[in-house]
Amino acid sequence: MDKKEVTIYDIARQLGLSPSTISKGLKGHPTISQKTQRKIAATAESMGYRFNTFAANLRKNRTNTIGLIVPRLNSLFVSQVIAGIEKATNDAGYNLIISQSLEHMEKEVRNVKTMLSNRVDGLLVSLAEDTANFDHFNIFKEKSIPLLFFDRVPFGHDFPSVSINNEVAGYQVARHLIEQGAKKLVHITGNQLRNVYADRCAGFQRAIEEAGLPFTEEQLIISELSEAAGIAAASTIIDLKADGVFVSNDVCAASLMNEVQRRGFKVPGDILFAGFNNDMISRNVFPPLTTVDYPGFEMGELAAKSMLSHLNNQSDINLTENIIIKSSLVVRQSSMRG
Amino acid sequence: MDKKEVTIYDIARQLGLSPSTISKGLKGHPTISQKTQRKIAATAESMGYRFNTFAANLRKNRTNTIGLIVPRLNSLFVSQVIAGIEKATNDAGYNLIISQSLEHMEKEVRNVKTMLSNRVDGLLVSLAEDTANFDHFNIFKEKSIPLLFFDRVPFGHDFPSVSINNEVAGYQVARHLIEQGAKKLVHITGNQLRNVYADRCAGFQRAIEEAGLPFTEEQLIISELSEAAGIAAASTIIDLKADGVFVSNDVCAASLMNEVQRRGFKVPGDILFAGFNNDMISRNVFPPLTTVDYPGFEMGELAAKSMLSHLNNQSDINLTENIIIKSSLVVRQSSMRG
DNA sequence: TTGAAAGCGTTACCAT
DNA sequence: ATGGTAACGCTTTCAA
Repeated sequence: MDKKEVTIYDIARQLGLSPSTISKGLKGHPTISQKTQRKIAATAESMGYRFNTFAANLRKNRTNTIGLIVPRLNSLFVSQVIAGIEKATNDAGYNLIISQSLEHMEKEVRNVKTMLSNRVDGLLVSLAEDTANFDHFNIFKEKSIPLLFFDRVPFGHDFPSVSINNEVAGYQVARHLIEQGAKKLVHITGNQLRNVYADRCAGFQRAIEEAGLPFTEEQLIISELSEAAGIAAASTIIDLKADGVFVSNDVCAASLMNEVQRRGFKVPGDILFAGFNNDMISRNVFPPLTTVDYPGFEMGELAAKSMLSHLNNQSDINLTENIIIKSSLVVRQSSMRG
Repeated sequence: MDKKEVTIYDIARQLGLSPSTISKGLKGHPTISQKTQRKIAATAESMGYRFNTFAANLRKNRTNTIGLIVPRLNSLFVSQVIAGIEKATNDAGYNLIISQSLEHMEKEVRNVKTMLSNRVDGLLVSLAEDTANFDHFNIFKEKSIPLLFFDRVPFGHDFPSVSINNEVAGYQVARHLIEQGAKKLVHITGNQLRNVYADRCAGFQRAIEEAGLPFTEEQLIISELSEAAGIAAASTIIDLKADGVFVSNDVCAASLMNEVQRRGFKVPGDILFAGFNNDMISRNVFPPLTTVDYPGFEMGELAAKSMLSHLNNQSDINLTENIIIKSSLVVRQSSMRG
């Protein structure tokens, strides 16, 4: 059954033309007459011809493919970023190949290898939670393959990146909670290796200091920021007698807030809450959760466009460009006194 | 800067061996002595050799890659499926390339084309909402490339598939609402082209008939099942004086339930609610939402394993196999009277 | 245990 | 406007 694949040689033979003419004709090359182009297209179709990307890539040494590595696919934020990236890359005629590190450096390293063997023209990365060194990215500089980080970007490296100002965002949240009367603030955050968590945390601490409120280490809880972690954190929050809680993502914030209410505390009456991401759940939990809106789509689009412009201009992406996008505080009932 | 890529020829020259020896050595082929293998690995490493997948694929006419097309990436369900697929494919040494149709047939067709030019060894698909014909999948039969659908599977075609029994699940939900005292049931569903919606809908109707309750068309609302669609449906639900609402996904169910409560109705007091998917939001909305748990991870793993077994045994995947996985009703407060 | 050489399907240059 | 042909980097017989 499995008949052999049709090649441009077969089409050439069929039409009494040469392979190179077929190749050009298929691409709409202007030196091939309209008439032959149509003939070529028609017989290619009827013979069931499929373009062989490998052969072309091998020959051209260029794949028209951009790689994307994200920590996880299952967040609204990530899927918005991907939508933005897809829009930009599709418009430019690039393919996208996506993989997830599942928050582990080990998998991230494997993903990078796969991307390299697939000879992506460029790579977009948002780091795994526990990625502790960046050796697996060195090759990109050596081979001058454009590499750009977004959202979860490495500290202390001069790779180009697109992100929000997490320090400022964290500061704004904490400051808002303080303005609403919170005295004993707690921040639930993730792995401090990642800028998104460390920076928000720094902003949080700056707001507390600035307000002259006391601060001790116990007010910082490092967690997985999962639904389960939120529930698990409830006891600690209650024991600490916290009256303002800033959680570094909405999923964890929502489950924690629910658990605290289940145990008889009032929100926002007894404890103020704020999350991060403006995930769908922040609008649908009760009370609606104050959060930070995070322009995922724009971030993806910008990251991809930046990559594409480097790819097209051959300009050196390592003349580092760090793009910062605006985020905004969304105040809802969970953090409003009076 | 951009020095030329290192090839096995370069390694061969460096070591005074032949390219074929390098090729075999790199793969751990048993006819190459351990000593040479180590030497080869070491110099490959030190010369910065990168394996060229294209050349290999071109030669082998096989890619060790499985394609995956999903409607959207941003649902918990989909990401669980992907995790299951990744586990199975990784274990078997296959690569995965993922794309989303964004619920549109047009994009799905393009995605299929891309997968074909990337010469995937097999393709896993969950259909877009509006895919109305399946011509773009015919080529898989012609070329005997394994194609397997999961979750959103085509009606009236003999492609192999993995899914749950949506009719039974829909029946169970409706039946439960009826047992809890609902008399005027409404079902909010999606495009009836898709089995997941049409079958649940059929089950819903069967339960109503069986209970001898009246049924008219207005009790069926076709919507996008989005957060916004949920809010938009509130007025209709209220006007119809529905006392039991079954929504075909949790996102839409949650936003609708919230909107109805915002307008002063009690849940479950005045109206019973049930969703579908056991999404995170179903547990975190108030009141907790009755739903159907849907084994995404298992579905993905099974789909991938089935695909892999076809790829390895060369067995004809079209000797159709339709796998049905169990789903289960999760009863929560939103549908419990008394 | 290693090597020689053909071939995978395309592209791009140069020639006609 | 079309054709000839080498080259891309790897795998795989078959031979040594």
